[in-house]
Amino acid sequence: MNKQSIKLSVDAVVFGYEEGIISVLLIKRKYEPFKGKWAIPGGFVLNDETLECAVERELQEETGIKINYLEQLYSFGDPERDPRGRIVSIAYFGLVRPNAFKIFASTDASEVEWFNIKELPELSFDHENILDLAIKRLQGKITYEPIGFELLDKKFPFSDLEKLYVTLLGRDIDRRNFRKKIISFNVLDELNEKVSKGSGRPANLFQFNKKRYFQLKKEGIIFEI
Amino acid sequence: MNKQSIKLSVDAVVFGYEEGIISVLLIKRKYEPFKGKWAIPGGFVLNDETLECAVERELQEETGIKINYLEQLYSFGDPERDPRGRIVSIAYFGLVRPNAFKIFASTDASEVEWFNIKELPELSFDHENILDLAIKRLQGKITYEPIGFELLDKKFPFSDLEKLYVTLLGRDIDRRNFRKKIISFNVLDELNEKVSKGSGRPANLFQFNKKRYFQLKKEGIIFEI
DNA sequence: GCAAAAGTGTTTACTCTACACCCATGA
DNA sequence: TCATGGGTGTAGAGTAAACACTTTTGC
Repeated sequence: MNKQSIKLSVDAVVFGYEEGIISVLLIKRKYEPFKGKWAIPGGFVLNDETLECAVERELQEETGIKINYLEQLYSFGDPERDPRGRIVSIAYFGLVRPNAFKIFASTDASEVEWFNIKELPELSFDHENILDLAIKRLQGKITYEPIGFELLDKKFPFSDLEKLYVTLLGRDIDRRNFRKKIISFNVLDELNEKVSKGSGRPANLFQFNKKRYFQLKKEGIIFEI
Repeated sequence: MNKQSIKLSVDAVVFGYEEGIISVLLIKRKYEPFKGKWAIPGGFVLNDETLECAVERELQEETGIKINYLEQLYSFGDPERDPRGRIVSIAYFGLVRPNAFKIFASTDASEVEWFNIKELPELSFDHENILDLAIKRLQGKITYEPIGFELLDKKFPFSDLEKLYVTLLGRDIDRRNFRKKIISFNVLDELNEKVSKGSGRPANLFQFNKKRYFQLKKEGIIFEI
């Protein structure tokens, strides 16, 4: 019917957060094109795997990371986006918890590194566009879906959550109002555990109750910062 | 490097609105698989065209329609979604104005028809999922972006806009509050033209000022119903 | 006992909601 | 003059924003 010679790849923008810094996972390309340049991890989709499997496989192969949250971001199909020919890429958007920060390089990557999203290197292909879009999505989405918790440890002090939002939204937050609002959504369980950060009063730990969130969402309750 | 045999297609969910009814454009398939069944218009992407061009070309070929608003919806890549083999489809979401309702069938389509989204026929492939997602997107998006105007005539009475929102949101709206809110966004120009709908007081016509909207959006003003 | 971070309520401004009558036209 | 849809304001409720002191711990 037609002689299509388009290839399909997936790319994954993976974000991590720690100590007031949002980082993105990049690899240094081992082969041409853009050999030695930084890029978003990704690769070709195999004939029999789902797109999500392809993303997870490529991330595993290139960086060894285990992803905590994954969603489709956007598909990039400009005919000129890849010098090797027509390669359409379906980009994904992933989040990992701080303890998943251990990474290693292999297959197509000579190095893997976390980059502060405010100090990014030059990127290969159209990956700068992809990353820009992913950052916008992250910033937008944390205001109307509780995905911020996927960037924190399972048990976290309230101040960590607050600092994450301050970092992502780029503006100050009133501690009392923020706490009131989050608590009012009724999706956090307060634990009987405390954690001390060196100095100051130890903080109570909280845990995001995903089951309760989905229950409330079904009932029409809306999460909005 | 790899022997990928994935094909890439685009599909377009096109919505139209008239008289309190949201319709979607479907084609009846002329060939196997699913010959004689209804489907969302779409087809394979050519090697050298952008994805948007592919969508517009397929819509032109199959239905003759001119689209007014187009955005990417989601990419569907389940290996089993098409009995012909591995076909990944990038779905788009389009809106047309009422006067674009004239359609004709050709190429892959034996018939083209507008279906009320509340009275849909059985669909081919995974098109029911695609359509469901598109409907959710439409319903969600009109509450935070002014895309509803793309479904109305360029000049429209306020009551048309209100009826559109009532239809899409599936709940009643207070006429005074709705008008106040929309007016307060300052993206409508009130024209010195009136239109009469047979009986009753003639309504003033309004026009969406897209340029002003983008200006205000840049300044951080948020459209939200 | 002091430095550092955690925790907590109240008042005020603003936004959203509910609600009913008059207006302009065609038949 | 009546039927039909268009156009308009205000009061009360609810939500969001501003704001400062006390508590608990480590050193």
